Amino acid sequence: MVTMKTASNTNVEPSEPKSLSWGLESRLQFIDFRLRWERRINRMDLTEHFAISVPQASLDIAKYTELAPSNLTYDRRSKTYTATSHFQPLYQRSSAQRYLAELLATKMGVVEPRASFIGSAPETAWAPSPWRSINEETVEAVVRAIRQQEAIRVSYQSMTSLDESIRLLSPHALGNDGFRWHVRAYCHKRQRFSDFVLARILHIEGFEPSHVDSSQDAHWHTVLTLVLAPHPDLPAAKKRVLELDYGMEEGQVKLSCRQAFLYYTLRRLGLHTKEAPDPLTQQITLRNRDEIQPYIDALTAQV
Amino acid sequence: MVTMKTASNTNVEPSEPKSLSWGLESRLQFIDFRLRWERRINRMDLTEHFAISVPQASLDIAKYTELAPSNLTYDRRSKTYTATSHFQPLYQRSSAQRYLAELLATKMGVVEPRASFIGSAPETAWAPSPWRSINEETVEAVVRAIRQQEAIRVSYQSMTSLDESIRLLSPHALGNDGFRWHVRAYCHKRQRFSDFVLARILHIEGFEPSHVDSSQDAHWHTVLTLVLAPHPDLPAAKKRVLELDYGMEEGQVKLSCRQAFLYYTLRRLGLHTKEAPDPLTQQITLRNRDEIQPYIDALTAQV
DNA sequence: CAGTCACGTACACTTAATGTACGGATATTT
DNA sequence: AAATATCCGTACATTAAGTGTACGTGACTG
Repeated sequence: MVTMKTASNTNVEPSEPKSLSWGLESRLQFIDFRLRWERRINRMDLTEHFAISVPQASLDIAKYTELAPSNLTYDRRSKTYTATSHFQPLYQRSSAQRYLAELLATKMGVVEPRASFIGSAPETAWAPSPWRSINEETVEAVVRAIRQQEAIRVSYQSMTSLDESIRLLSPHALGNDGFRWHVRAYCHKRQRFSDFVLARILHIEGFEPSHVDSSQDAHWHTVLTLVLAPHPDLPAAKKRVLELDYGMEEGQVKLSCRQAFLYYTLRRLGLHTKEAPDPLTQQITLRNRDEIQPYIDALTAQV
Repeated sequence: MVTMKTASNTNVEPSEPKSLSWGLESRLQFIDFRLRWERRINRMDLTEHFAISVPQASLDIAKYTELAPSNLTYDRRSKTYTATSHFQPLYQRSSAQRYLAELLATKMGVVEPRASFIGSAPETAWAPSPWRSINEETVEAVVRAIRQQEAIRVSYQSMTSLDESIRLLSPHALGNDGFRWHVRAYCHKRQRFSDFVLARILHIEGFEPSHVDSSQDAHWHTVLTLVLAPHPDLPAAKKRVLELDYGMEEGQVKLSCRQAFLYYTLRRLGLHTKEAPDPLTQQITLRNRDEIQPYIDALTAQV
């Protein structure tokens, strides 16, 4: 949580309600963001990012200084404004979580650099995963079908045969399992709801009217609570580490998960197979597996 | 732009290069985005999101219509502009990849709704993972240390003892393993480079000058190529499915990965343990494991 | 059939931003 | 030591962008 401007603003009530234009607000957020994460800002940063004039950039910085006078000082040596050591961000946009998310998204190429407030960023690594580039037409069709409650006729790569099969789907939701995008839909061929991986939709044949009631999708609407804990045989220090890593409290953490996404969630956590007895390779365990197992079985039974 | 109907608007060449203001450009992108993904836009969408006046919203829509006349029509029944069936997006911002990324980020609460262009979105599921809320102060200190090439003295939760230990770190990069954020740093205590999980940094004690050369971090700068393939014992249809899911070509896909992140990458793919012989639980295999194994061993040897 | 709502457009007006010009402080080059 | 460059601030006239109000239209709603 960013410590929004709280104290420090002693008596701003009467002058506060004056709302700033959307453009100015954006630029102030930009100044705030750059000051926090790059510790510096100058007029050129503003003129380059927003294509405003130099005098306007001066005014924007002056405006920001008015709002948060103790957040920045002008450093004549480096010819930039520098964040002070007691800098306090003004906007949610400058939160650490948001910064890290934006950092990862730009580094991974999901967001084009100029759409981000990040100027120069530290080197960043991530665990890469194979990723089929998304088919624009497929996503567009699926989103449209969900919104307008239509059915789509698709050619789908089946698991059982090399030939593609034509299916009629009534989609009602999207999902991401950490690797791939899915669509949750009623399959008129098999007459039940299930998940379909977007990348396996080879072609959109067309749209048809649909009268499927998505509230009947039981696996979608059933929400389970997973209880995770460090492996009980680990030494105390390692348990403490895991508690810190995963935000556990009193030795455990709870996760909410739709039954439809139960398998993907467990797989992501390495809990989808019978748990290894070795606490070193299996550091986290599913504490309420007895309770959850029937729901896993219910999923695999129908496939 | 006021629509001054000055006859002879036939020759567009000379008036084309006129660049639009950042605000107008943003609003046009917004119109494009909403039209593509929600198939509709009206003036109220614009006035609510950008706090502009109703006449200005009219002008913006008129401007968009001028740029892409065949993308939208006004539907008097629903009192909104509707995307035509042959709508073609004008901006990168409206790409499917970007839409899905934004959808997930807003649903997961990483991005506040009003910072996104998404108005109403389909229901969306994801594989939840436990997630320690990020400590603002820690991220700020680490980013600062990387940028200014300083060392930080931290109290760190050790793996071997319940007591926290004080360490001096010279960080040079960040990393995300899919669950947690790390910092890559030289540890002056152990006198080598390694990864430190941000959540295990309990407190920042202070900053010190540092003279560590990050180019000496061999595991960071060594980039490996992983070759993934479907399990050879799977039936052909299943192989085809995996090829589609993960964007494989000619039965395999290559991934680039820093040695420092090798273990995390393999864990994410479920390849960190000895591979199970059963092709159903182990659908993907690391084809060049012989080549990669020495690098894995080198990592574990030093711990 | 009146009421509502979203559309468009016109016109006077306000505000936001530009372009140009000038002066001051610091560092770098000559 | 002087000249050059750069980044800052500010001033002022001007242009562009956006507002507020008003009025008219077509289509649905009750």
